[in-house]
Parts: sequence; structure tokens; C-alpha cells
Amino acid sequence: MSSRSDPSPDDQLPLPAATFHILVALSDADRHGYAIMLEVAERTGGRTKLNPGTLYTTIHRLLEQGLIVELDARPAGDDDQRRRYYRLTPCGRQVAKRELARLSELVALGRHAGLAPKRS
Amino acid sequence: MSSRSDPSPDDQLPLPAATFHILVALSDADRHGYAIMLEVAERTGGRTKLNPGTLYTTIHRLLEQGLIVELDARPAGDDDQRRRYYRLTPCGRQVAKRELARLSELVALGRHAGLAPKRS
DNA sequence: ACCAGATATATCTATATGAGATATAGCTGT
DNA sequence: ACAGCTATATCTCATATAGATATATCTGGT
Repeated sequence: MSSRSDPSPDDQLPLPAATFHILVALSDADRHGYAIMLEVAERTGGRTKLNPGTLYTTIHRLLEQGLIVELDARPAGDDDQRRRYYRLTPCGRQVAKRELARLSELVALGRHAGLAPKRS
Repeated sequence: MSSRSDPSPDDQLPLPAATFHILVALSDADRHGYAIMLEVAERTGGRTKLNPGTLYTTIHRLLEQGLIVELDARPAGDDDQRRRYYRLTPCGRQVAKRELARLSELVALGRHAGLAPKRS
């Protein structure tokens, strides 16, 4: 799939599904990888589960692309040294917003075409 | 990404992006491949364009999965023998609906997390 | 009738993404 | 000390998409 003649922040759209889930999970709090996994499962009512392979390779890609950053310090009260915390960058938030807008249009498209969703 | 413990019609969710676009394009009319391409471009305001590689390989997959069927006869008035027309099956429509519902939940998720889309 | 260009389908290779398995180490409670 | 959960990481394989290319058919102009 291609998206336009792209001189803009839409370059990386559409986002892979796992990527979008991770950005959403980070949109309201800094989290470590495993917490992202749990958060996605919870928010989707268990319907979508990231597996480790997808999760960590996607995290690495997001770091390279500058959509998220790793924090130096753990939040106060957390001394589990294994955890690595990540935060959405302004750029990452921007991309997530654009993707949400795109998905939103997609949904509108489907509805107008007569594909009313069962619920929601 | 995985979707549950699947004894149901959600087996094939989440749909690849191109797949969903094709199903939507077929949801209100029978069309041939090239027409699907144009339809998707038009419905998305030119923002999403299927290229031939993606289009035809996806069509073959959809035929195998029984989500669409190829029509024997061309619509009256069309004598372009190159065209191959496709129609959404009841099963295909069901899957498209489920996918729409899933996307719809995704959008709701993003909104609640504070990612308000710019427009729409 | 001829030709150019658009229409239409198809296939090939390469890359990106995701699933699933496996590994390893640090925590927590008993 | 041990079991089991938490947490990150990596490997291999399958699938999905992009992009290039090929080829045939149709349409309009001359």
C-alpha cells in the first residue's frame, strides 16, 4: 500500500497494527515492554495479544525511528532493574494521531458502504 | 498479532489493510480488479492506492478463502473481455463487518487515550 | 487501418511485518 | 531454596506489501 506523494508527516502511514497498539498504550503513560503487552490485552478485552517477538522488534524499530525514547530513570518506587521504560515523543504522538485519523476515515468508509458493525 | 482462542468467524482477523479495502470496495457493487483499484483511490481521496502486485495477489487469496467469488457473466453492456468481475460472498461480508467492528474499537481506544484525530 | 496511450490482468523479486518457539535472567512468595 | 511469574531478547518461518516488469486488449485520433 502507498500513501500519496508524501512530503509530510504521513510518510510512515499506514502503521502496522502492532505499532499502533504500542503507541496507543504509551499515549497516556510511560511503560515498560511487558506492561505494554498487558495494557494492549486489557484495552482490547483480551482480543488482541502482542507476542514477545512482535513486541520487542517493534519497540526497537520505534526507537530507531524516534517515535519513542527509552527513559534513563525508572519511576519512583520501582526497583525492578529488568524493566526498560519507554515514552512517546512529540513526533510519535503526531504519527499516532494521523494514523487514528486514517483509521477513522476507514471506518466511516465501511459504514457508508453499508457494513454496519455489530456493536460499538 | 493474535486474536483469541478462535472457534469462530474472527479466525482471519485482523485483516491486512489491502484486504479490507478490497472488501469494502466490493460491498456495494460487483467490480473487476482495476475498478477496485480506482474505487479505493477515489474513496480515500487518493491517499491510499493499491498497486497491481498487492491487488491481484490479494484477490487470489480472497478467492481461495471464499470471501469473494468470480462471476461467470459480465454485466449487461460490458463487452471488455479482459475484465474479471468479483462479488462479495455472505462469508466475506461477515468478515468485513467483524473487521470494521474491530477497527471501530481501535479508534475508540485511541480517542479515549487522548489521541483526538485532527479532523473527521 | 494504424498507432499511441489508457485499461486490465498477471507475475517476479525483495523487503517488512508478524507469529511462535525458545532462551535467559531477575523478581516474589512460600 | 524452589517454583512460578515477570521481563527482555533473539531466532526462524510464514505472510503481506511494494515496486518493477510483462503482456494483451481496448479506445480514440488520424
